[in-house]
Amino acid sequence: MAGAGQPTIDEVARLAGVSRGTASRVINGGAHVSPAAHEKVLKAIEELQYVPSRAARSLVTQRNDAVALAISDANPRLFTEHPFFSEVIVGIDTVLAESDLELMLVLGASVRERNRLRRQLSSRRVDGIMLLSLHGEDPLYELAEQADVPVVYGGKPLGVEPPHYVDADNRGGARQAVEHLVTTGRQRIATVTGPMDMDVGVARYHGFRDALGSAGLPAHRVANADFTAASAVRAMADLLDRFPDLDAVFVAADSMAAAALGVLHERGRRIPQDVAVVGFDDRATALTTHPPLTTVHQPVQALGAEMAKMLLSLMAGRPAGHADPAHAAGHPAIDVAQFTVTENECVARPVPPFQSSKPASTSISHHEFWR
Amino acid sequence: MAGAGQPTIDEVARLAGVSRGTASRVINGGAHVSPAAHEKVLKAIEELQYVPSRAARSLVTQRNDAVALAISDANPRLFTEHPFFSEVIVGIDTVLAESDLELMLVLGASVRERNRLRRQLSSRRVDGIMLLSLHGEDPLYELAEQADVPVVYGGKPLGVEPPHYVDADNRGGARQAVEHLVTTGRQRIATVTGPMDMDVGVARYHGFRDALGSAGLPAHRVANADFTAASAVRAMADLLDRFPDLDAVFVAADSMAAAALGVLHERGRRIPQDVAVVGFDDRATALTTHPPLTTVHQPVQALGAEMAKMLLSLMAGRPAGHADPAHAAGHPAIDVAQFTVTENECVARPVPPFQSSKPASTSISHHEFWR
DNA sequence: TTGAAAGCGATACCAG
DNA sequence: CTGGTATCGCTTTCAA
Repeated sequence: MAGAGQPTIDEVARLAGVSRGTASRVINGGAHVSPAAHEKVLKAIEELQYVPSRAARSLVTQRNDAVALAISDANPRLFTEHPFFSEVIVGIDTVLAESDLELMLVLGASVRERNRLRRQLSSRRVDGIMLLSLHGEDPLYELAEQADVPVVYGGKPLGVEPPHYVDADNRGGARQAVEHLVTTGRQRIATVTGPMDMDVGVARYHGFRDALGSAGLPAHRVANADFTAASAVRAMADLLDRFPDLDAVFVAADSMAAAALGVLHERGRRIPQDVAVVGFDDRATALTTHPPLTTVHQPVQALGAEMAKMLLSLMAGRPAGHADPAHAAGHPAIDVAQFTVTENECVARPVPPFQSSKPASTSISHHEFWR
Repeated sequence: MAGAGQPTIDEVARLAGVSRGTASRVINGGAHVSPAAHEKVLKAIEELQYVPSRAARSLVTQRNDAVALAISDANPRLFTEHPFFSEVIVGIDTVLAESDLELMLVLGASVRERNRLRRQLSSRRVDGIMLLSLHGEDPLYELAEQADVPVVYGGKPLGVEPPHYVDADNRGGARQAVEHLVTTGRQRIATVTGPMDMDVGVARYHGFRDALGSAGLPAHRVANADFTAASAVRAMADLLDRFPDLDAVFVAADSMAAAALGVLHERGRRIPQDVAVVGFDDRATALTTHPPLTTVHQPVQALGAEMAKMLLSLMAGRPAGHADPAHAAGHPAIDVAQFTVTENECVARPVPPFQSSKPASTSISHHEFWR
C-alpha cells in the first residue's frame, strides 16, 4: 500500500514529455495527436506498464464497462445440474469478449444475494443487466425495472411482456417433439413438465397440448416437475403409477429425461419398444444416456449470445438492436430460435429430421453455434 | 444523462442538514456521530434512495470490493459439459455473498479473453483472483504472478507449487476408487485418465497406479482423455480394442464415465457383470446413468467455498487463513478433501462405504455441503 | 462531534 | 494540435 503503486497517467505524461491531456488522447482513440507525441506516449506506457485505473475512469465517464448476469433461482442445485446455465454464460461471454466488457455474475438465490444484487443494480456498478431464469412473481423483476440501465431478459418472464427479452420458441419446439412421437405411431403420450411458474415450463406444456390436440389424441397424462433430476424421478414414477399404459413421454428437459430413463428402466420398460422418450434442450446429456436420447435441440449458446448482443445495442442507445423486419414492425424483441429434432434411439422408427414449422420471424441464424 | 441522475452524498448531507463528512461517517461505520445526526442522515438516505457510487469510493479507498474467477480452458465445451465448474461457482458465491464482494467471471479461452483478463488483473479492478483449471505451462500462471493482488489457485497447477491453492486429494481418491474395484475381485483393471497436462489428471492416474501396485496387479491398461465426453468415448473404445479382457474401468470423471458406459453397452458388455465401472467427481451425473454409477464423491462446492475463504483471508492480510495445524507447520495451504466412495450398481458386490484412508491433514469439514 | 478542504486518477472542455 | 483546469463522488485528515 505504501509501496510503488501503479503508475498514473501523469507519470506517463511526464516521462513522455507531454501534457496529461495529450497522454489521455493517445490512450483513448489517439485522435488529434501528432505522430511524434503519439509515439512517445506509447513508449512511456510500455515502459511504465501503465494501465488506466478503471475506477477513476468510471467516475468521470459514468460508465463501468461491465454488465451483470443475474441468475435468479431459489434452487442452486439447478444451476449445477442443468448445463443450460453454463451454455448461456459461454454464449454471453463470447460476445462480451469482443467488447472489452466485464461480466459480473450474481446468483440470486438467497435473500442476502438478492440484496447484493439490488445494490449492484443501483450503485452504477454495471452498465447493463441480463436476467435469467425468472420465476413467476419474481421480486427481481420489479427490481430490474427500477434500474436505470438497460435490462434484457433471458426467457420471457411469466405473465408479463418486458420490453426486451430473448427467448426460444419453446412452445413450437415442444410441439415438434410431440409431433415426432405421434408420427412414429405413439398413442398414449405423457409429459413431464418443467416448472409451471416459469414461462418455459408453461410454453412447453402448451406445445405438448398443441400437438396432441391437432392429432386428436388425449393430453391428460401430465406430471409436473421443476427441471431438477429428483423432481423428474418423482414425476416419472407418478406417471407410471397413474398411467401404466403410456407408450411415450415428452420430458421438458434432457437432464430430467435422463433421470426419467432410469425410472423407466427400473420399472422394466424397454426403450423405445415399450416407451419412447423425447427430451428437450441440450445435446451432451442426450448422448450419454442409454439409449441415447431423442431430443429437441435448442441453441442455448446462441440464446446467450443474443442476450448479450441485445444488451450491447441497448447500451449503445440503439432501440432494439435488430435489423430484423419482424422486430422493426413494432414487435417486441423476441428471437425465435429454430429447433431441430435430433434423432436418437429413444424413439423408434426415426424419420428424417425436420425444421421448425414456424413460418416467419425466424430470420436470425447463428450457424456458428449450431451443433 | 442530463436527467435527474443518482443522488450524491452531498444531497444527502444537505437534506439531512449536516456536512458531507458527517454523512460519510454515518454511511461507513457510523462512529463519532451524534445520534441525532445519525438519524437524520439515515432518513435522508432513505428518502433519496441513496446508494454510494462504487467508482468514486474505489478511487479513494483503492479497493474494489470485487474478485475475479478466471477459468482458463481452451475448450469451452468442458465448461458446459462438466458440472464441476458450476459447482465451484456456487461454492464461491456462497462465501462471497456474505462479504458483499462481487464476482467477475472471466472465461479465458481465447486470446482476446486472455488479454481481457490481463487487463482486469492489472487495472486494479479486482481485489483478488481465483484461477481455476490451469493446464501445464498456462500463460495465466505467469500473468497472475505479476498481479499485485492475492491469487488463489483452484487445483494445483502442474509442476509448480504456488503459495496458495486449494485442492482435493485426487490421488487418494483415485486410489480408493481402484481399491474398491480390487476389493470386489476385479483383476484386469483399466483406466480412462483425465488430461495429463493437469495435476488433477496426473494425480488420479497415480492413484490408479498406487492401488494396483499395492495389490500386485498390472497397471498398463491406460487410455488418455481430457474430461470431455467425446474424448472418453474414444478412450474407452481404444481400451476395449487393446484390452478386450478388461473386467473393470476407473474413469477419472463421471461425465466421462457416463460416455464410457455408452461404449461398453454398444460393445455388448454387461455392467457390472462383465465390466465394473467407477467414476470420479459429482453425484448428479452418476445417478442418471444406467446402471447408476459407482463413484468417488468429491465435495466440489466445498472446494469453491474454500477458495473464496482463502482469498478473503489473504485480502484481509492474514497469512494463509487457516487455523489448521497441518498448515501452520510451514505447510502450503492445501485442503485435502475427504472422499467417499458412493456405492451404486456399477460395481458388483458392494461393500459398506468407507472414508478416506488419509490419516491427518483433513481437519476442515464442510458438512453443510456434503451429500 | 463536526465542518471544511484536500485529494484519489482519470476525462473533457477551452483557450492558446 | 496542445496544455491547463474543472470535475466526477467519495473518503479522510485537520482544525475548530
